Amino acid sequence: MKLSKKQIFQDFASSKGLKSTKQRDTILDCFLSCDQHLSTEELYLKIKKNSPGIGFATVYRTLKLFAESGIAREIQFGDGQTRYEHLQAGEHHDHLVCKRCGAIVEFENETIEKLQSEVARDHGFTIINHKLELYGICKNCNS
Amino acid sequence: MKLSKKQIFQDFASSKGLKSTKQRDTILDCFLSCDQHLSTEELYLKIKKNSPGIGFATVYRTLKLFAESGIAREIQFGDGQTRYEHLQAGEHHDHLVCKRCGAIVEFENETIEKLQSEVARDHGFTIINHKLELYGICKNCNS
DNA sequence: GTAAAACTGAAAATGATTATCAATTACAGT
DNA sequence: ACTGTAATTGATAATCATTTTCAGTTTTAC
Repeated sequence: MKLSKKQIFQDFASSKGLKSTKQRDTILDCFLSCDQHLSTEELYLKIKKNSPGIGFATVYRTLKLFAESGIAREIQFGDGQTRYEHLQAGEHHDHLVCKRCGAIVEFENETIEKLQSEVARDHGFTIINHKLELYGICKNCNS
Repeated sequence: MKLSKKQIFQDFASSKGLKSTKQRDTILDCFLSCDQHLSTEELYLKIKKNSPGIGFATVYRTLKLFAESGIAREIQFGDGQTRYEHLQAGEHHDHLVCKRCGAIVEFENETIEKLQSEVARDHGFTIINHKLELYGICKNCNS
């Protein structure tokens, strides 16, 4: 059976000797209930609405922990802000990014992944992870 | 016949009404004679050695112009610095990045590019460009 | 309950990049 | 060659996202 992200993070936290705090719970809940691809600032503003006491440094720190624990991944789309997306262990997906409206669409393509492995092998690389982003204009903006 | 990058930039400059200056020539020469994937700061330091008068703001500005003219492309490998690589019109390549030693290997794979176009088409996207980076451990670091 | 260690928020610090501005320079038209 | 205008420059200040610092607070193991 699959562990919930909450569970995974709690396991990670206790294995690292991290303490459980109200703030981290709040941030985790908000992160999990929010859309994908939120920037730190966007998440911070959302959290502020319900829990005005939480400082932005805490949000920054906590998101880094999420990434470390494996339930989230840092992504950058070149707009100068770091975004975090939910990450299910073993899952992977790539992105289509609309340059006009900023829409982000996720996709998976096994064949591409396979070809990537081949390329890496040909060059003697052991792949740890990869990043594939296609930038263009989305359906809505095109019509 | 293929235009040189110098030529391309000069055409771009005159079409935009940009003036030709000593500093830009210096920066262009240094950029063209340097390795790929230099960060703005690295290039700035190299230029400083021979032409101490040039300010870093000018290097930043000029590299942006190179990117605009099409002879260079901005890339980011997640270390917080923007890098610039040489770009031959019509050419494209992707990267293998060693997480241990930072080595960067370029590769091209037409099949992957084709599959990317398919993915984009399936989602109604018109692709403008893309970014593909494979992160891992290189041959040297592995052995 | 207590002490040690982790955590927090606010503010200051950082690092990369961009904007400002007065002085300089390039260049089209004379 | 001269001149006016507009682009360019270097230095500095400003900005933006992110990190660090630090004093006070909270958790948690004992």
